[in-house]
Amino acid sequence: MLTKQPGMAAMPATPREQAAGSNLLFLREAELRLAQDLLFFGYRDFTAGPDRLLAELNMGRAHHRVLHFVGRAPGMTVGDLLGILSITKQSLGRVLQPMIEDGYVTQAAGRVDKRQRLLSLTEKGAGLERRLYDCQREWVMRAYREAGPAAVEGFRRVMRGLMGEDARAELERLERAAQG
Amino acid sequence: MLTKQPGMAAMPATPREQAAGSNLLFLREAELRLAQDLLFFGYRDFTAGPDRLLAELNMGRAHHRVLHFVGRAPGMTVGDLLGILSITKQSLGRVLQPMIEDGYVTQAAGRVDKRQRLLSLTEKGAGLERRLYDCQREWVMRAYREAGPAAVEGFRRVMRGLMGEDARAELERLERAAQG
DNA sequence: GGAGAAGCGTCAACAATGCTGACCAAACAA
DNA sequence: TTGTTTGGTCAGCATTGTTGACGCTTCTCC
Repeated sequence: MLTKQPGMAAMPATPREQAAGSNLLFLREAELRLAQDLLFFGYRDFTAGPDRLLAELNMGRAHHRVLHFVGRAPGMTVGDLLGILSITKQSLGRVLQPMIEDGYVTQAAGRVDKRQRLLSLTEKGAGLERRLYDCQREWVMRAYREAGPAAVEGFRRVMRGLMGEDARAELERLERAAQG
Repeated sequence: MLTKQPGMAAMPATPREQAAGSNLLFLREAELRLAQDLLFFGYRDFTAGPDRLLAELNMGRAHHRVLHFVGRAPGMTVGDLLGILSITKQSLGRVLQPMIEDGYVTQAAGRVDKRQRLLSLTEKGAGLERRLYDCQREWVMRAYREAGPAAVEGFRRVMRGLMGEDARAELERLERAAQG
């Protein structure tokens, strides 16, 4: 249970402390270590609710991603989805095809480009997505309430900063598609 | 590329908009959808740097977690680590044993309880951990600088809120062990 | 001192989700 | 017409999680 062990007390603080040299750098290091911890624990618990729900339906996190993003921008192409998820079409296919067969997602041939398959959620798919969303809504709202509006704004700014260029572009397109 | 597809424009906005009823709820929904997106893209890109580095050494994210947490609280027991990671000992064993054999991590029998194996990083392990840390340091510092100090504080508050009770306790112990 | 519990390791099997490489078909574009 | 793009599929493999079942050493309690 992370009780202090005998071996620890004898050490000259942490190895980091020596390497840091200045107190400023040391503080900065502690800050960043904390960020690593927060992202690990936070992301894990953020996804825990949906994961439990999905497990009952023999689905995984990958299915949730498809439901989320297709629900967010209905009519998107397979290529769009691949771009957003940054995975191969083989990986996507293994998740997407069963979801189409089980009636969670529908495909429609594109009207301007018949090669494209435009993806949307069926009622069944939208229903499941909403249940998963509700899970996370509760959880995130709790965190938002506890932290307050100013913190939420800061959270968003930092998370945006943690995204790469590609993801920022992807997100902008998504937000436009969601209700441009 | 998420260009507006013909099918989309004909739809009565999004299904969400109808379900929402009030404008307030609708705005709240958009906020939470954004949170989902930010966490997905942000976490993915936050881990992308280390992932690339690890791949060259035939390691994965699980190895990074071990390096990170053992480095954070040297002398922790196997049980501690299992508690932090929330995985089974079999899953951990498959990652940890090779890391011990390859000289990244050392085990020492506990002095008060000889059943325990106290884990620490070797110099080799600490070196690799530092390289991985540097990757993320750059990335997080960039995000912190862009967002500003107030945003960083907000980010931390929200991330803490996204953690469950267990994770909060785990984090407290970690912070104490890191330099109590 | 002996019984049971706790901490750790390990074997085997399985599932989810990534990856590469190789092909194929339909539709578009030059 | 020819070449490219979009999407689908098969086969194989790696990582990382899961259960279930044992075994060994050590601690704790009666």
